[in-house]
Amino acid sequence: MSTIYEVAALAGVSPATVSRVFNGLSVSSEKIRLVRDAAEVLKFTPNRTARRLRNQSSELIALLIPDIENPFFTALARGVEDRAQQSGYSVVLCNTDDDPDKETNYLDIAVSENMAGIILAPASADGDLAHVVSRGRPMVAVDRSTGFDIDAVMVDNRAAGIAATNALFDAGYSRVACIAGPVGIETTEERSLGWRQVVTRRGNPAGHDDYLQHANYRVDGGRAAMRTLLDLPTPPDAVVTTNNLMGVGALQILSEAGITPPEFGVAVVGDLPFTTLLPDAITQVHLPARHLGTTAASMLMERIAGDTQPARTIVLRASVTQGATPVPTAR
Amino acid sequence: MSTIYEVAALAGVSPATVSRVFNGLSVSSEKIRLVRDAAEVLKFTPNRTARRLRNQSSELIALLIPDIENPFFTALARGVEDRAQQSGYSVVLCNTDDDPDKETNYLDIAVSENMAGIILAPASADGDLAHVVSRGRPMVAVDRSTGFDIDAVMVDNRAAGIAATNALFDAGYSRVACIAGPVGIETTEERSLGWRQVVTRRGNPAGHDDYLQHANYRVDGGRAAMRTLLDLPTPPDAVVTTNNLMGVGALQILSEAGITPPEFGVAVVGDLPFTTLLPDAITQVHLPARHLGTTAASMLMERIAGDTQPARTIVLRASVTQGATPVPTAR
DNA sequence: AGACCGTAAGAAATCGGTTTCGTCAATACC
DNA sequence: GGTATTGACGAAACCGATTTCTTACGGTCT
Repeated sequence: MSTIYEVAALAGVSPATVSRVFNGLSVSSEKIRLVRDAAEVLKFTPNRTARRLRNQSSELIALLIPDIENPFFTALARGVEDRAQQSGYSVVLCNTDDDPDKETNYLDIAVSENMAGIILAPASADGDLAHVVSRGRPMVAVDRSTGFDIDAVMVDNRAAGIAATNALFDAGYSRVACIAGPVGIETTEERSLGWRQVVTRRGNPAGHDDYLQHANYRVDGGRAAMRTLLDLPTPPDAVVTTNNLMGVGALQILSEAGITPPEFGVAVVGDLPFTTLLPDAITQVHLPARHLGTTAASMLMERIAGDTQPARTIVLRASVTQGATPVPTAR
Repeated sequence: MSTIYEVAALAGVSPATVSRVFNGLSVSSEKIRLVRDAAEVLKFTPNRTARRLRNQSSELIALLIPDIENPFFTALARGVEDRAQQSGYSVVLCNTDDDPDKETNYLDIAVSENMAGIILAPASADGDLAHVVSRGRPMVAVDRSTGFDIDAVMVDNRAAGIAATNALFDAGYSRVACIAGPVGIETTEERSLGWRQVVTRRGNPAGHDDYLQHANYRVDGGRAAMRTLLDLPTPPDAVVTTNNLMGVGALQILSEAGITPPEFGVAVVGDLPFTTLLPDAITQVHLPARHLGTTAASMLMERIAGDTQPARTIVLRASVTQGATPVPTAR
């Protein structure tokens, strides 16, 4: 682990000059050569920790996501990484598990590690961001909003819920249920509001409050909710799930019950990852996960570069792939 | 961003004493109280960068994986994270895209960031690890081996390939093909060797070298290979895929061709993520991805703690879920 | 009482870069 | 030719914690 002092000694110059060479400041070509040669010999790599202590900032950005095993968030992470890499930044990925304590812990780390900026998919709406914001660290919220006045990139979740529900009615289904996530989570809540809006207008039969099921937003949650729906006295003939994993769970239950999608309508808000069978029969509202990531990263890069305009919120739209779903003649 | 000096001034003690309080060294209870109060008032958090520069090490470990969008690796990452968290370490996730240059870049960063250790799923067998190893940084290879004498955690890939192939023959299939990954990748290569071993013993018809297809190991690779297999003059009646994503691709093509699994045997080395339909008809050789992660992390923690025994290699076994797959009577 | 010991705590060195400040020499301008 | 200006570059301060070295003090042992 050679240091700048050793390089300086070998090259016969001062440490300051070595530093200048590596930062492209004005140095005579003569000494540049000497320093480069010495650095080559010693396999010198500048110590980022020391540099960071002095500069009070690093080329690292933190990305906090609730669930690293959800393909939506990995696609988002991919987007962030691609964009960050372009600007010479590396991404540190942290898994918060939707646990506010873990989130706070990672935020503290990001700040005390002097990271250049933070992209956060907030675990809850009332996380403790005051700490970070007051430190003036650039931060961008993604996917979910915060109670703070910071940059944000969102999806129009209401519209996504509306689109999914409309697609099912358009295909001819008439009793459209909804599997929504837990009550506290903004994204799935907005999407289920979209569902409700369409359903009251386009005519689910009245009195079916039980068509809205709340579940945890993982595969097992989708399974449980779908089971409940099928067991209702008057089961629905179609369902909207407000995220990808619950969609997987719902489809699993349908399959196990011997029901195949055109027979029962399924619309998923989010992309069904790695589907193996019959994807065409399903309506998907594609969320621009990767684009969400690149956009958030771009905003963050601007802030890091010193942009001080007031906080912006960018809203991206989802796009629909209508299931090629003729409703069965005998309903 | 208050510093230890400000805390010291407010508490009326020296910076050294503040440091001692925060590190649990002997200080009178009187001053401990003074310091804690002052720290409380100033919302003091020790600057990790400074601490790290001094200590030459941090509580951060780097995890380098080839593909963050592959559920196998995210499960592995989850395992690493869980174990690391227990010991108070945080995990930095880096995506190498199987690109040796990116890998080298991230390794350099890990070293010059003074990270405590590295867990690496190597992009290629001949990556440039000399750099890191010579620096004496603790490092553990996972999933794939390196040419270097370092700790490693692997799966018995040969046995996994054998198990998958045997399962298909046991179920009554007689022409078992194999979709393998690219030639350079150790894991899928070993698995396809397992396939070959069984096939030559249990009797694929001779002369079917074209039953072994190489493809990129992503979904589209599996799709392409499966198409090729179906178009053969004498197509196979079953297939082994040597990883999860190619399995997804193969199943997609079968589905699009109107062929459903019990009719055509499918065994996948790896877990099919988020399957929606008919999972029971498929043989899966479950790879202990998460366990791989926790094991690697445990080994790394031991090394970080100062363990200097010779390098070990731990080999984990895969477990089979035999597809409930009666071979169709009319073959 | 005097030598000895252990503990608490401050002063200062240290980690490895970056940056300011000042020096010196070379070029520019009148 | 003499003064102003510019540019290269070394010395030293600095970022914020940790740790060694020292000093001072209270108590113990002979």
